[in-house]
This record gives sequence, C-alpha cells and structure tokens, in this order.
Amino acid sequence: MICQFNEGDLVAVLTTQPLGKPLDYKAPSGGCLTGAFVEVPLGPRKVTGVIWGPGEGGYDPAKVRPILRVLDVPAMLGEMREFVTRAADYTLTPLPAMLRLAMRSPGLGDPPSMRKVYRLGSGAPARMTDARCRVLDCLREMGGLAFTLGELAEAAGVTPSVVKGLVKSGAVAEEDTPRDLPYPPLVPSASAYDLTPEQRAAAEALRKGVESGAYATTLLRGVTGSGKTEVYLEAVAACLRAGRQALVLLPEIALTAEFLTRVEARFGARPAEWHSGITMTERRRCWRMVGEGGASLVVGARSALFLPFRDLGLIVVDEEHDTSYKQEDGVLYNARDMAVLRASIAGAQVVLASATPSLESWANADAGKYDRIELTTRFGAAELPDMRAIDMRAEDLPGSRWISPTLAAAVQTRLEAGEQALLFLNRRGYAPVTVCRACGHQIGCDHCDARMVEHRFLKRLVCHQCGETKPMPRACPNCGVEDKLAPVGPGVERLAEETTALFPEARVEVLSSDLFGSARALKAKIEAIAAGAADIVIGTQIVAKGHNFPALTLVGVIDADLGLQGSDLRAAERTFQLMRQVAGRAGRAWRPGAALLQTFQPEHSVIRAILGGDEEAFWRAEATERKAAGVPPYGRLAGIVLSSPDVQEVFDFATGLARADAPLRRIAAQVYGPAPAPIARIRGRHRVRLLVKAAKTAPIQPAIAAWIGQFKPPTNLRLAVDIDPQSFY
DNA sequence: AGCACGCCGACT
DNA sequence: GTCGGCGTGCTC
Repeated sequence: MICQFNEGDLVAVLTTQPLGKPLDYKAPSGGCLTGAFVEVPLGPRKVTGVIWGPGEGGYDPAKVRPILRVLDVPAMLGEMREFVTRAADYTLTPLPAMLRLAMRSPGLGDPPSMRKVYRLGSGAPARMTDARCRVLDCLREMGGLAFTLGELAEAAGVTPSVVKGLVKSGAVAEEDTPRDLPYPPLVPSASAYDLTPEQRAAAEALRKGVESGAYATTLLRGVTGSGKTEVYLEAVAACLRAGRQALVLLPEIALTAEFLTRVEARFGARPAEWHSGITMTERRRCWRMVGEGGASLVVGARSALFLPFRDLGLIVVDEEHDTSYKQEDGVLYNARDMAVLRASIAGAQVVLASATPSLESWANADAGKYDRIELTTRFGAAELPDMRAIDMRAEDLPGSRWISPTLAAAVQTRLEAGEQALLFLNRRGYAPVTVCRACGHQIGCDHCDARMVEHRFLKRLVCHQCGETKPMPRACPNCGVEDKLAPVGPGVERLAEETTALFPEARVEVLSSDLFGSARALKAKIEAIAAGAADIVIGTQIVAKGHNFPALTLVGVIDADLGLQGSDLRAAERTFQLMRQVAGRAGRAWRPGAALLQTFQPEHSVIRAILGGDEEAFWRAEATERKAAGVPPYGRLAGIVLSSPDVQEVFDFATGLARADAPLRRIAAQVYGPAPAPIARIRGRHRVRLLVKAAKTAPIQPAIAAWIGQFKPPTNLRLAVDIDPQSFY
C-alpha cells in the first residue's frame, strides 16, 4: 500500500544496517511516499534506506529524529518491496541484507549529477584558425550530436582550450545534460534469422506467453546447437514490442561479450549490462536507467534480479541448470528460483533455457507447474557426437600418464585431418596432490582441511578453498628431507605437458579460469582458438559453457568418473550434465564429432546413461531414486553450517541445537548431525554442519527460524542457514 | 555494520 | 596514575 506522508508524520524506514526491523523517523519537509529512498541519521552516522510504511510508534517520541532528505531516485515499487520481503522470508535472510542487494548502486545518495556537453552553436568566432576549423567540421559532420569536452578535443585533434575558446565566442554551445543517459532503443522488428519450423513454433509459443501479460514459467529445452538463443530472443522481441522490460541472466561473465554481439545483431543496439566486471559509472547508469525506464533489456549475472525494473515482462535464465546461479556466500539464494518469484509478483514470463535441465526444473515441468518446449533438431547439418567409453582397465598406461593409447590414436587421426581435439579435465593446476616420497606426507593448507594444489604456471602451491598460496618448498615440511616432493595425479597443466610430449608438432592451448587475469583475455584466447590457433585444446569446466569451436570434432574426457565420487546427492545429475555439455562441443558446424570418455567403470548407470543418450530415461531413473530418498526435488533440505575458531565450542553448540529440535518435529522434519562439514576447516574456522530434511510441502522456514531462535550463538560462532543447498561443503 | 562505553594490563 | 586492548550494546 502506497501512502503519502506529510512533514512530521511517523514513518518506518528500513535501512541496510543489520537491525532486524525498520526504525521510526519523522517525514521530512515536503513529505514523502512509501518506497522512497531516503537518507536518515543513525547514531552519529548517515545511512540510506527505504520508507517501508507508516511508523509503528512505541518508541520514545522525543528520540525520533527526522529524515534528512529524500534521494533523487524513483521510489521503490510495492512490487519490489514484496519481492525483497518474500525473498528474505524464503532464504531466511535478514531483511536489511536482502535490501542491500536491491541498493547496490554507487552514488545512490548523490545529488542529480550533470555533465557538460558541446554541440554546434549559432555564433561565429572572431578569428578562424586551423584548430577551430577542425572542431567545427567535427561537429558539423556529426550532425547536431553532442560530445563531451574530451571526446570533441580528441576527435578534432586539438586541446580542450580550443573548444573553450569557441564556447566563449558562441560558435560552440555548452550545455548541461544528466550524467546517466538512456540506452539506445532496441528495434524488435529487425529479425534477420531464418528460423526452422521447430524454432518458429517454439518462438510463437513464447511470444503468446509474453503477450498474455501474466506470469508463467516455460522450460525451454534445446539440445546443443538447436538455436535456443534465437528462439528466446524472439520472446525478448515480443516483450520489447509490448513496451515492457526484459532481463536475460547468464551464469558467467565470460559469456556476456558473445551474447551482447548477438543482441546487437538482432536488435541493432547493445543492451544494458550488469555484472561484477562493469565499471562504477556503467553500474550507476544501468541501475538508474532500469529504474527510470531508460533501459529496456538488461543482460546480467544473478544480482541483476535485484535491479529496480519498472515494468518487467520477461526473465530468461540461460543455462538454468548452472550451479553458479546459486550464490554460495553472503546471502544464499538461487537466482533461478528467485527469478520465478520475482516474475510471479511482477506478472512476467520466465524462460528457463538449457540443453540439460536441472532435475528441479524437469520435475516442475513434469508436474505441469512449468510449460515445456523441446528443440530436438540441431541447426544445419550438425549431429550429436558419437559417444563411446574407453575402458581404462583394459588400457596399457603407466601410472603417471592419463592419455590412453586409444584416445591418443583418435587425437592423431583428427590432427592428420586438420581438425581440432579437446581434452577435458575438470581440475585446475598441475597436480592436485604433492606427496613426500620420504615420509608420505601430503602438503595441506595451514588454514583449511584441504590439500594444496601445485600450479606450475604460477610457480606456487594454491589452496582451492581459501585461495592461500605459498612457494613450492624444496624440503618436506613434515620430515625436512629435500627433493623428495612429488606431484600425484593430473591437473590441466600436467595434462598439457603429456600432450606436448605425445604430439610434439601440435599446437597445444590450455583453457583454465586461473590462467587469465581478465574475462577479456580469456575471451581473446577463446576467439583465437575458434579461429584455428590451436590443434589440441586442454580445458577445465569453462570450455563446457557455450563457447563454439567450429573446427572441433573430437572431445576426450580424461576422467569421466571424477564427479561421481563423494556423497553429493546431485553427483549423478552434475556429471550427466557436464559430460553431455562437453560432448556437445564436438562437431557443430560442418561435420559430426565424436566424444570418448575414459572411465574405470563403464558399467556405471550414469556412464551408461550418458553414452546411451536417452536423457528422458536418465531423468526418470534419477527422479525415482530421489523420490524414494525423499530428497529434492521431492523433499526439502536445509543446511546449517556452524563455524568457529574453537572446535569444542562449535560442536557443543551444534549438539545443543540438534537436541532442541521440538520446533522441527512439529512439522515432521528431521535433523541429521552434527557432523564435521566435508571441509572441516576453512580459513582457520572449524566447521560443523546439521542437515534438516522435511517433506516437500512442509513450512520449513518458520520452523527453522523458531528452532534457531531458541539459542543465542556465542560471539565468535557463525551460523549460516542454506535453504535448498546445492553443494554440501 | 559502525561506533560508543567500559573494564583490565604495560607504559611515561 | 594513563593509554589502549576489544567484549557488549545501541542505533529511531
């Protein structure tokens, strides 16, 4: 409910300070509306917040202070306040922390900021010089367009003082414009694609959904190369035509550059961009323009969900199964689920796009909660790769080598044909373990319960848990014997070494997230490889995600069993998705490809499902197992991670918590634990976890809130609740 | 989150 | 005697 408050009225202001509830203030002169962004005094400080509603009263009226000012930003819509509130309730996050996500714009409190621009004036300079002439020519050529001082001086090849001189005589006009300009309009009619009948039918269905103006979610499942991007861009076009805003979420920044180019080709201009890699200026412009309606399409990372859209009509979650949609630190939320929540409040459509959907989405579609659209034909002549297992038990291979003779022979054949091969190994660095051959000691991280990974490229040992690095020692830190430390197991760097030895004349390139300082450098390398700059590509997970290498016809998976170890309930699903995606890299444009999976257990049900290609059967089998176990998506889980520098303290607290489970028993939920977390120590903090399991429909959040609320954790003990956990670290 | 207040150890 | 360590508590 929107209220108009007059000066002196009591209003409740929610700030981003962790205070738990809104505080009462007096409305400022000129009054204010519910949702207004305001600056308020808090103790000796000034903080920003949002007017959440009428004041509660009940606080000493003499101590209530007035709001300092209303910020120059459109008020937060009721829709957005509801989204923030419900997202906080769902994830059991304190409201202020959730609000912070919705206020992540630099200079929110700044006064309206202007900048000077220059365009052709009506006057004439007293004396014409070469330099002045060049400036005026420049302005005439650009036909009335305005420049900033720097741009104009640069374009005309003069110093800024020449422009200033022309301003004085009136030949150049100096004007103030708002600092943040609207994004260039996108033209939704400019479709250049020739859609196949299947694509056209899918696009039509999505278009109808968008035009309904109501909420619905569609799972758009399209095999690699079936053109799902083209299809959902038609839904974006329909949304723009309806005059509403659209949001496309991508799992990784590295994918945005290529996507922006496609949007520009389709709509004639670049959309707004929102992710951790953009500058402060761009961030500010994006946030403000989304709120003022000067941005009709945003391409971004998960946090873009919290932008202040005025009229959101469509959210596309591309690669919806991707685990990076789940934020794993700070506020724990799954952007895919929050997209559905936001859309259902805003009356918007959601498109979940993937070649290998998550079991959650598959189950929702199966149950009729989501619509489902399938794209089954690959674009052009390309076919799905021929997939086979290499039984490593039958291969003759020394212990410190990982490329089997069968795989090597296949690579050799491709090289001779002038084609590219990809060797996939989901392990960064040179070797995952360094062991002392004198005493058997394995080098671990000092602050975590994890082994340090040797990175020869960095010439250091790296902890993949906390990021701590140290130089490779000569002597064993345990027994002191020198030169006995040996690498055990392969990482991509070591695999590259073996590849170079096997194929000395081939050009070998390694693609691993840690080898590139920036997303730009990584993109440049990917483009070079796509253009043919390598014969053999060695890559980690990042090669699985949507990059196209037209000449790639063979994918070799070094260790297909890697993801199946451990007790993660999603291990099978993840391995299945990853293997299918990696294999999908082979043979797109002009000839069919092949994928070879090295495995020690070719009879394993997941490996057989991957090779068999019957995805529906895999999902059914996986669904049956999860249903029987009562785990997601057929039951609910919540993880509680407690951490403290003191082992005894954290175990005692967790034990007490587990015993006081009456509030959970009331909803028939069970607690498991306490158990040391799989990584029992990170950054010097000992970690213990509890797991809460409940039926699908059980009101798990209020029960957990009541349960946790019984105790006040000691000062240095941290407690994090993770609703619907994805990983079990 | 900050920033105060407040109660105990080694310094001019 | 005081400067300063960070534990506890408050902010409309």
